[in-house]
Amino acid sequence: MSGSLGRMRTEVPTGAVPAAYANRLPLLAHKLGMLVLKLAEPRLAELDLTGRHYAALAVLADDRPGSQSELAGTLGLVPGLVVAVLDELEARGLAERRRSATDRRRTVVGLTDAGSELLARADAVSRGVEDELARGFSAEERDELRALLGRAVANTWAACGGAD
Amino acid sequence: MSGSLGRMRTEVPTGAVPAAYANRLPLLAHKLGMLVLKLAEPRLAELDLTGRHYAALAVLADDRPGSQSELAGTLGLVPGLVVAVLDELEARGLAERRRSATDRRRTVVGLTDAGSELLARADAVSRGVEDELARGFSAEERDELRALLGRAVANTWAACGGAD
DNA sequence: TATTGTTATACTCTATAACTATA
DNA sequence: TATAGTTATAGAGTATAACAATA
Repeated sequence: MSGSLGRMRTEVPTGAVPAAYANRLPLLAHKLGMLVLKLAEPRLAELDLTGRHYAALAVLADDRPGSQSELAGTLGLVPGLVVAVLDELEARGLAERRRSATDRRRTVVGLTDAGSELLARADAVSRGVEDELARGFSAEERDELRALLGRAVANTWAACGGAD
Repeated sequence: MSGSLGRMRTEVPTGAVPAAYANRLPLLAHKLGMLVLKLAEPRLAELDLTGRHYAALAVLADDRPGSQSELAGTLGLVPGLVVAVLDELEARGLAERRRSATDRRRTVVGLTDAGSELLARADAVSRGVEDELARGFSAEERDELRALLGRAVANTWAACGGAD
């Protein structure tokens, strides 16, 4: 994982959030990101997937990047890391590379059937994490969180210059 | 295109967020955490602070942990890392350690005046990041995001605590 | 014997930049 | 000359576990 304030190691609050986080939206947002990862990674590991590999499968399925560099931009990864991720996915028969016909420098990547199937199983894990995250939320509250998070991501993504 | 995860009923009102994230709340939450860090760290660096040091100052100020291990639990850090962070803060005169009188194994940590002052400046940075994150939000929407994020953090924190 | 804080070591991870090939 | 992808390497960051002091 990249860009973390630290590896999660949980104990502490029973229902309550430390005031330092509750009082600071950026700290709160970052903490949620770390906790979600902490929650998801052991379960994804049962599918031999890291969070990064899961994100790559999801982007390949839903956003159909036209090149590896476009995939890198969406995932927020340096090109060299995308190579490593795709090497592993391809070696497991989950993704396929093929040269672009129009620009032979580019490599267009797609999921195999096996990749789509594994993504479906990983999405089931993700939904389980989401259910724990949104425990006690009404359907409207969950939709509201989704919408607000989407706008926040769009805002921060733009503020970062669209990169990463 | 499987992406059955939380197939959005309400589309995120922006094409700026890749569908893979918009369709998966855990990926969305993690992405926001990473983007917030990317946005904040260069600005905190101007105060010679990392995100982790900032979080430590904030917890020391607002949650008054009774020991280093309590601080470690709140920050989600391994004890050895807390030692390193406090060494640096203390060397800069921002925090102070003192032995607990009642239990001489424990070290209770507090901010100095300089630490409080630097925290105030870092909080100004944080508010700037929050403003960018919540650009276009009404006051009610910002409060709503804060409340929902707080509940989500409490939920995931509790879920991690049991499984770790 | 258990807990707190500390230290040192080994390991993982990532960024960097050089390199090939296409344009 | 510029861009896409690949590769190797050096450096930073982290967890692990052994250790000392106190309970």
